[in-house]
Amino acid sequence: MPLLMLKDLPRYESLLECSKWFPDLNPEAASLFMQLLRTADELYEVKADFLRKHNISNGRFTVLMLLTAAGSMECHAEGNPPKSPAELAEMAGVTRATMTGLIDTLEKDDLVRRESDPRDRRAMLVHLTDKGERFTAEILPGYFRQVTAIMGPLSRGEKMQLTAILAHVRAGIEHASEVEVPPVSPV
Amino acid sequence: MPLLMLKDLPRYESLLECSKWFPDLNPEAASLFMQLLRTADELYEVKADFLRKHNISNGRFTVLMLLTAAGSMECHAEGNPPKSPAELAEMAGVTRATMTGLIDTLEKDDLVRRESDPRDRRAMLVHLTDKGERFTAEILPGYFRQVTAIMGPLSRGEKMQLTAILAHVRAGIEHASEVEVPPVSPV
DNA sequence: GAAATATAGTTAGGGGGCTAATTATCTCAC
DNA sequence: GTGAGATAATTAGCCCCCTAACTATATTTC
Repeated sequence: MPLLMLKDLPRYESLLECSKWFPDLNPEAASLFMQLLRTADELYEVKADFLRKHNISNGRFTVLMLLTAAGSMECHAEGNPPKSPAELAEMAGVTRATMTGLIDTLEKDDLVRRESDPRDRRAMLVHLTDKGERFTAEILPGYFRQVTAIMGPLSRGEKMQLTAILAHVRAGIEHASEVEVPPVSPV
Repeated sequence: MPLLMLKDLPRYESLLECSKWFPDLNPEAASLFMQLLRTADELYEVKADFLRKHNISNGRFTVLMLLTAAGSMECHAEGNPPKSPAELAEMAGVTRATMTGLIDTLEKDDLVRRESDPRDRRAMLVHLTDKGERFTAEILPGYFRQVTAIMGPLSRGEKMQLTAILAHVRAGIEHASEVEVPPVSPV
């Protein structure tokens, strides 16, 4: 399910034409909005292809990343410390119920292992198995290479501009929620 | 499900640290990749909030847009011509099976109406009902205002830079698929 | 130290997307 | 015109996420 459910982006002239019927439609803003969503969708599609090739879902891949030093982006020499389902859910930004399901299937595939936490009998600790470590170590470099292949070719200036502009967009987002929209129910 | 399943983006120093363990990880590329996905996710969240307020899903909203002159971005004075499920699926970038489900629920809510196509007895034609036209006309302006509120504040220069950079990113995406990734199955 | 409250994990059920298979109809080559 | 193949829409069944409710355990409060 792409973010932008439109096969082809409308041409600018069409947007301009439409803005005559809908004065609130700003052609430039709408065009940029769609370009941004479309680019993110295409970026994600590369990742999705990668995941399909390795027979793993985005959620399960994220859990493996998070259990790997690389995933939590805290690369230590000490290896891959176990994490609780709650921690993983919090880091991944999914509900605990969802994390239960992800760990279930990863455990079924013998990529992770659940152990009960000796310090809290409600809690569990999720470890990477040897197989999980091997699998992750094998696929991560290819993933990083793809990301590098996509974003690396931007020039130094483009990278800086993009970072600045995205930050600007994100800063404006909270402001946008305040634009009052009188609620109307379709039913 | 957001594109980027990470609550907090890693700091640049963490990425740099990790790149020592994973030489294929380019910290700048990875950071930009994540910023782009995160921005799109936040953009989409504004849209999702809007849709929730109006009790409608993204898919159903897209169908209403496509059936409205504004949706197909072909604003005519002649009103809103009916479209076949196949056309709608093609334009929305979903399968026909999915479109069947979307039309089902829209029809249940009396927002659209199915009629058989007199020229092809296999085919159907989907019309907006009066209620559907009223509903769409009521909510679209608010939607356009939100998009304008988010992307409008960018300066002329930022808009041009963003368009150029996104085009550059998208141009590089097909190339990235060629980065060979030897397939490894997790099972 | 007992009761109220909070927290960890799971289960049950739903939504919305997908693919594959099915049925009906159309179109084309012969 | 008839048989082969294409095409329109639907159905059936899967995946992955969600919310809400539940069980078991910890923690806080009096």
